[in-house]
Amino acid sequence: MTRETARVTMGDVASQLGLSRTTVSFVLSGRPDANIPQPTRDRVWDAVRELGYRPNAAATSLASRRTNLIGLVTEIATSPFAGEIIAGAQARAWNKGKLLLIVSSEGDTDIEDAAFEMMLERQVEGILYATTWHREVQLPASAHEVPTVLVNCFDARGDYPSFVPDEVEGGRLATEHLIAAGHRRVAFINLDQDIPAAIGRRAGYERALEEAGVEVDPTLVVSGHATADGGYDRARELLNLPHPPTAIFCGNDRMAMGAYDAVKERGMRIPQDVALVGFDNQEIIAGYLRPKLTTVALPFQEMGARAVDLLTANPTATFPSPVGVQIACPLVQRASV
Amino acid sequence: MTRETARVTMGDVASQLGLSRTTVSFVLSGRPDANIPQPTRDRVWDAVRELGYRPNAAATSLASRRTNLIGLVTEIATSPFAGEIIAGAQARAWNKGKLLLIVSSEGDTDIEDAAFEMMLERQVEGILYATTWHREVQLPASAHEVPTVLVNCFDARGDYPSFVPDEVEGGRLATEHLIAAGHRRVAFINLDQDIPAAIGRRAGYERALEEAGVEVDPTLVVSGHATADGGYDRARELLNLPHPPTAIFCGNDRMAMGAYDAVKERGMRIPQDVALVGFDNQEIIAGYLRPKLTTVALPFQEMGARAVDLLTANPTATFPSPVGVQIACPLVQRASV
DNA sequence: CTGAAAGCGCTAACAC
DNA sequence: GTGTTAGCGCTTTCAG
Repeated sequence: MTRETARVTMGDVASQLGLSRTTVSFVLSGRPDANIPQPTRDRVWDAVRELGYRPNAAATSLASRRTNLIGLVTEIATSPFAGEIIAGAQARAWNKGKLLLIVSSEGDTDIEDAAFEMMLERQVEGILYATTWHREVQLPASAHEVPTVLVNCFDARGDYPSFVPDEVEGGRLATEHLIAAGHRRVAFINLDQDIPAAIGRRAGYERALEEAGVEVDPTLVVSGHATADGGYDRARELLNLPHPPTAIFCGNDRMAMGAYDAVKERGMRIPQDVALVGFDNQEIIAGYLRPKLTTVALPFQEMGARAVDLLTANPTATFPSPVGVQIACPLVQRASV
Repeated sequence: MTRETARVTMGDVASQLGLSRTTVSFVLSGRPDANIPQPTRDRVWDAVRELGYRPNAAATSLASRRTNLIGLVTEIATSPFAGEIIAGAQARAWNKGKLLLIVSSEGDTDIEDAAFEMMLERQVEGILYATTWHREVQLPASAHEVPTVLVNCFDARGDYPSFVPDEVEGGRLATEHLIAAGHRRVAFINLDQDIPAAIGRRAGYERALEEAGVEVDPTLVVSGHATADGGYDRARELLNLPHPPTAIFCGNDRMAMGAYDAVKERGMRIPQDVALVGFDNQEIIAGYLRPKLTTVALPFQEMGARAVDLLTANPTATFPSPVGVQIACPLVQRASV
C-alpha cells in the first residue's frame, strides 16, 4: 500500500499544456459540439496519461448533477438469489457506465428506510428494490422521491414499475416437458403457502395438463413444506399411491432434492422409473444432484438487468412505466426427465 | 414515482432561520468544538425536518475530502460465497456509516482494472478484493494507490493485508469431531487440486489423527473431483475396501452430497453406519441433505467484516498491516456424525 | 476553436 | 456563539 500520491487536477493538466480547464474538460468528456482540433485533443490525452490525472467523481457529480450511481437495496445478501440479482444489475449498469451502491437490509425496516435516505443523499439516479422471494412489499416513503423499480416483488398500489417471474408460464413449461416425455400421470408437489409462486406454478401445471387433454387428478396434487424433508415426505406418499405417478413436478429444487431421496430409497431410478422437474434452478442443488436436475429457472439476472435498463433509459420521461412485467422462466434441461 | 422536488440546500435552511451556513453545518455535523446553544440546535433540526433538507453527498465529499465509500471488487457475484462476503462487509460498513460500491468482474482482468480505476475516481477510502476460492491473486497496478485488503486470497509478494480461512484448523476440527465420536477409521476425500484448501485441510486431518494417536492409513486418503460425482465415486470405493472406514471427512459439501448417495445406495445409514463431515457449510446443501450435514464453515462474513474494520480503523496509519491473517473455520454440527 | 467566469452545495479556518 | 470567506475540482454558458 503506497501513500496516496498528491492529486493531479484538471487544472494541472490544463496549465501544463497552456490550455484552459474548459478545453481540457471538453476533450475529456468528448463533447460533440466543441470542435477542438485533433492535435489539441491528442496533447490533452497524452498529458492526462503522463500526469496520471484521474477525474474526481465528487466534483464532477456536483457540477454536472449526475452521479452515475444506482442504488440496490435487497433484503438478504446471503440469499442464494441475491447474488444473481446483484450480478444481473451490476453487469448491465457497468455497461452503461453506472456503479451500484448496495445495501442489504437483512429484513430490517429501519435499515431499509435509512438505506433509501443515504441513497437519496448520494443522489443515486434510481433505486432497485429487490426481494428474495416473489411477493408484495411495502416501500419506505422516500421511495417516492426517486425513480424506484421493484425486482421480484410488487407494491399493492402499483405505484412502481416492477419485474416479476412468470410463475404460470414456468409451471406450464415444467409440466409440458414432462408430458412431452410421455408422462400422463404427472404429480405436483406444491409449496404449501399462499404466495404468488405457489399459485402461479399450480395454475401453469393445470394449464399444461388441460392443453394436453389430461385430466387433473386431485390425488396427484399435494403440497408440502418447502424443504428437502417436505419433498421427501410428499414424494413418498405419492409413490405409495395405488396408482402412483410416473413423473413429479416439484414446487422448488429443495423439495426435488428430498424427492430424489424418496425415489432412490424405493430402489427406483431417475428418470427411467420416475421423472422429476424442479423449480428455481438453484445451481448448487440442481447442478449436483445425481442425476442432475431438470428445472425451471427464476430469471433473477434478467430481472435485475431489465430494472437497470428502465432506470437508465430516458430516466424520467418513461416513468411511470410498466407495472408487473412478467419475465419468462426458462426450462433448464439436465438429466432428470 | 413523483418528480424530484426542488432540492433544498443548506443555505435554504440557514436563511429560513436567519443563520449562516456555517452554523447550520456545525450543528448538522455535530462538531464538538463549536458550542452552539441548544435552542439554536433545536431550531436547526426543526427547520431541517420541516424543509425536508437532505445534504448533498457529492458536495460534502468534495469539501470534506471524505466519501465514506468503500469499494468491493469480487470475481463472481453469483458464487454462493460472494453473497456472504458482501453481507459481512456491508453490515460492518453500514455500522460505521460507510457504503459499499460493488463491482463483480466476472473474472475479467480488464473489468477488474477498470473497476479499480472507477473506484479511485470515486475516491473510495479503501478497496476489498475478494475471491470465491482461497488462492493467490495478482492485483491491478492501481491497487497500490489505495488501501486495499484481500479477502479469501493473498498476493505473492505480501504487499497487501489479507484475511484467509484457517484451512488447517478447519480440517483438524472436522477430523477431531469424528474421532471424538468414536471413529478410528476416518477416511478423507480431498479435493484433487493443489490449492491451499486441499493442502491445508489435509494437514489438519493428519494433525488430528496424530494428536489422537491414530496412524494415518494411506488407503483411506483419496482425492477426487470437487463435485457430487467425485464424492460419490470416491466414497463408493472407500466403502468397498476390505476394511472400510466408519467415517468420512469430505473435502467439501458437494462431495459430501455425492458421498451421501454412495452410502445410502449401499443401504447404510448416516450417521449410524457411516459418519460424514463436509467442508464449506453451503447452507443449501448442508442444511437440506438428509440427514443434515455436519460441516466446517468458511468464515466469509467474518473475513469481509474484518477487512472493513482494517480499512476503517485508522485508515492509513495502520497500513501496512497483518498479511495473511487466518480466520477460524468453525465446526457446524448438524446430524451426520 | 479557446478561455473567462460563474457556479454546483458544502466545509473549515479565521474573525468578530 | 455566529458569520465571513475561501476554497474543494469540475461543468458550462457566453464571449471573442
